[in-house]
Amino acid sequence: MSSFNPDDTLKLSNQLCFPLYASGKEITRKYKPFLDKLGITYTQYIVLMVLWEKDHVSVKEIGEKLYLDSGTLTPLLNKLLSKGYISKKSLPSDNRELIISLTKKGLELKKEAYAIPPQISKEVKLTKEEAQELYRLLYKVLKGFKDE
Amino acid sequence: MSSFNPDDTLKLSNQLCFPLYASGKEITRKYKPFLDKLGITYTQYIVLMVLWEKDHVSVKEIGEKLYLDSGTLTPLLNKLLSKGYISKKSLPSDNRELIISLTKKGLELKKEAYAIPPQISKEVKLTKEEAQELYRLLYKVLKGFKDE
DNA sequence: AAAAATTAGATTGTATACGATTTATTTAGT
DNA sequence: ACTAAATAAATCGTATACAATCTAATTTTT
Repeated sequence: MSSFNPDDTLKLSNQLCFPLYASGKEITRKYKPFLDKLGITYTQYIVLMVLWEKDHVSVKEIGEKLYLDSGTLTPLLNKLLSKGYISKKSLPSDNRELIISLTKKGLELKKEAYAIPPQISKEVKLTKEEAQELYRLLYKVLKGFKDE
Repeated sequence: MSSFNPDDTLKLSNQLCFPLYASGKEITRKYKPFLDKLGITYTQYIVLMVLWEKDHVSVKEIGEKLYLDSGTLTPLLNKLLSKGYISKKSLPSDNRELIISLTKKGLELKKEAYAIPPQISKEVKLTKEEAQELYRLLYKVLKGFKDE
């Protein structure tokens, strides 16, 4: 066993942060060729995923689920609006809230999206057990951050 | 056990990709308050980490280690240059290559950076074993992508 | 009820990311 | 040696991210 060297703390290879940052970036890059065919970006795709799972949600709720703020979501939702995938209307009981809903076109896009996740899974070279464990650990990290 | 529902594939909660994307984003956000004190961003920090570990490397080599291309690195290195942390010179034996070196100021910044990783570790609520396993799985994902 | 505090989105400014293209340089093939 | 192919960075265009600030609407306090 070698003795502790303070330099080691700053090695890229000793930090959990870097593989988190890099794998997050790389996996979204893997989606690009598939999403290009649908004409949407990864962030637009996850916003649609939120809506496919539960329609008519506020910008705030989308932001909480995706860890994104209005500075990111406002322009992004405007793009989805101009592409015809969503509609916006303000909530009558609270005019500050903006409710986002899927259009028919937005709902239909879901059918084309089904094929994507299995193809990405194939590229992630983990066993089912490893993928499940990775999933669990990532959510534990996310939950730990949320609790602060 | 319920039978398979194709809708489930598109649930945010069933995709490994989303927690990868989100935790990558959130952990770099955790660094921000610490890096703000040093006047650098997360991406600038990991570039410096590459250099702290091995000085005098080409833009290409930095890019390979960090999964970044010249479109990202060129402007970022110009910022580190104008802040006085690095210097550039082209490789005499191959003038296409640009060699990046730390200045004295860039090297000294390392001393201030030592304190950061342990503070982030504290915020990641994982046991040592979990952190090691997460680390292993993330590198397996990254390696799987690289091999394609 | 009027003022103060809070909240939801929009806006602004800075900094990535990355694909695609371009430019300069070097290497390979003939 | 000469042309073609390949390579390293730079440049350009589009799309996030996010802190900070702003604006409008709603709640809470007094």
